[in-house]
Amino acid sequence: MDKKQIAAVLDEMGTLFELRGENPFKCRAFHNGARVVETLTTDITALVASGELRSVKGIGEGLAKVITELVQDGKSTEHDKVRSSLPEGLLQMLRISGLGPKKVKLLHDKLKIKSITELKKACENHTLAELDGFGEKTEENVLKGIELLSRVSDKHLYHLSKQAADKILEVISSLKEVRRCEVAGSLRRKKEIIGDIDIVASASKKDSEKVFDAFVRHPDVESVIGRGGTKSSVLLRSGINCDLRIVQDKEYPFALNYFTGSKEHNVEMRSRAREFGLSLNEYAFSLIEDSSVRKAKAVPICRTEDEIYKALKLKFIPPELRENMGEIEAAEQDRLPVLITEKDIRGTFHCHTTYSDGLSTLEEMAHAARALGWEYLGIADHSKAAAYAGGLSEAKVKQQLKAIDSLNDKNEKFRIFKGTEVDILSDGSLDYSDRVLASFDYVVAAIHSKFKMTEAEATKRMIKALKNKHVTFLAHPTGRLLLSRDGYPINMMEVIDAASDYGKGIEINSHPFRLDLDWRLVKYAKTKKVTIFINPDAHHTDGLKDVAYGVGIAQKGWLEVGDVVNAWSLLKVERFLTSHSAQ
DNA sequence: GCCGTTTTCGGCCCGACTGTTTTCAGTCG
Repeated sequence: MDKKQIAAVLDEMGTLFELRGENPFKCRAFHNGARVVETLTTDITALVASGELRSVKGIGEGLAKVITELVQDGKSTEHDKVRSSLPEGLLQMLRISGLGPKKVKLLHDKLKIKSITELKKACENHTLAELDGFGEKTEENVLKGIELLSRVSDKHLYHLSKQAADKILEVISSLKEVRRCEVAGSLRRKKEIIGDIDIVASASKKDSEKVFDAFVRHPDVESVIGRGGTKSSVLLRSGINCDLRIVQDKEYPFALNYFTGSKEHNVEMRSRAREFGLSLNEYAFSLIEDSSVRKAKAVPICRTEDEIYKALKLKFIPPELRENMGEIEAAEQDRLPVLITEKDIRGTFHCHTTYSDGLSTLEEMAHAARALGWEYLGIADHSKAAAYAGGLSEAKVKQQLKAIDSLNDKNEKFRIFKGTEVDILSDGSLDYSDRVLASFDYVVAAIHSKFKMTEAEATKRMIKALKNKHVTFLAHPTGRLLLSRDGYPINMMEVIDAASDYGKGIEINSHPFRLDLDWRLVKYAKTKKVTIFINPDAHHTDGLKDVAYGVGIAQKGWLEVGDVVNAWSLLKVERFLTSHSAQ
């Protein structure tokens, strides 16, 4: 079992314990453990083998036992036990908005309801309203929730959520009643998958109603889910939930910070505040009256988020880093990274043209790259094995390289690099001979076939390809398509270690469906000093701007200008490619 | 179940909203 699967089991155990009504802190410990495991930057199998599992914060005796079993046997006796004690359908019922563990437990205990189908029937027969704490309105809401569940997904791709949020934000920010407003939540943290859109705005109490009116009347709003004095929720036509919260302007930085999260980052911030004798909530700092803690002298007034961090003796933590993955310690010790930004990008690699399956010509791609202010562009069309994508024969390669030479001769200030996205064949060898590979400025190795290997086979295949002296970097390393296809099973830690050993780079594929290498692993790759390339995998001139999404992932992976090849000057890139390509 | 410069027991973040209540529990973020 890999980390992700183990985390899923621990999380499910936490939920199952909730459904059984066990100690809420025990439940939380399992949920927390799941998150700890998922964001671990060391190999969990190695941790188990060396017996160091217990030294991980959040993993104690009980969790260590479960994790060890999962790693060694692929299952846990305690998990099996708790799962078989409850009907499967209860977990499904929890996905209905407004239903939590307590209510689901009550429905099961009192009405013997075991599935969404049975629940729907009970609502229609009005047996739900007979229960203590349930009423007519609850029945209605549960039915609505069931209907919504079949229609709306609670997971959305970053780029679509961003586009939807920007349209709402445009209207809200233009209102004269609104002092400040911003997108918060996972969208602000640039997570690859977004649950819903959170917007925070500041306005005076008497004006908030006007702002909420404008919000719920936005043309993109399909229905209004709820409306209170400080928060309104709507469902957008795109199927995404969107919340707007309005606070007073002095509360704004606190609200923005709080609703940006992550939840785990907030928990850390609050306990840090306590160490200073302060209580932190979404409105302000306040003094803790309890005499057992150190008293703060005064309540810090913060006009910006920056000042909140300052009050807690921390450097400002960029939203992208707020995942409780060591950012608070780093901020305390002033060793936060100076994150790369979109402005640092001077070019990119891994783009396609009409030579293979691209829709824009070589000239159009180069022109578009120059228009973005870039200094260079790397073209890497498919190799011959990728027949479905018009992979280039050796003869066609020669033709393309010649065309690039002639374009380069015409423009001294802009350089087109000659690359190839060469297929990694099933045995780990490459689709072109060493002689052909040597004719490129750089070589991108990628898997496009035989996805159904075992993890060990796939890892071996990829590492063998990395060993090839001509390979410069690895493309979309796991092959995942977000929300539609899992990556091929591969031990990415081992692959990253190999890349580090052989001096190879790894790509952050910036296509919004891929965002692969995953940011959690980007951080690991950085510790192993692996060079990163941020590539749009553009098949059209419009695709070049997708680099922005890759920059977001690089930021989440703590990357700085020095870590990313395409943030370097043309001269430095030329030198790098020369020294990293075998002749 | 986890943790500990308050350390092996006792606490574990905090507030809004909803629907059910008539003072609050459950859910959500």
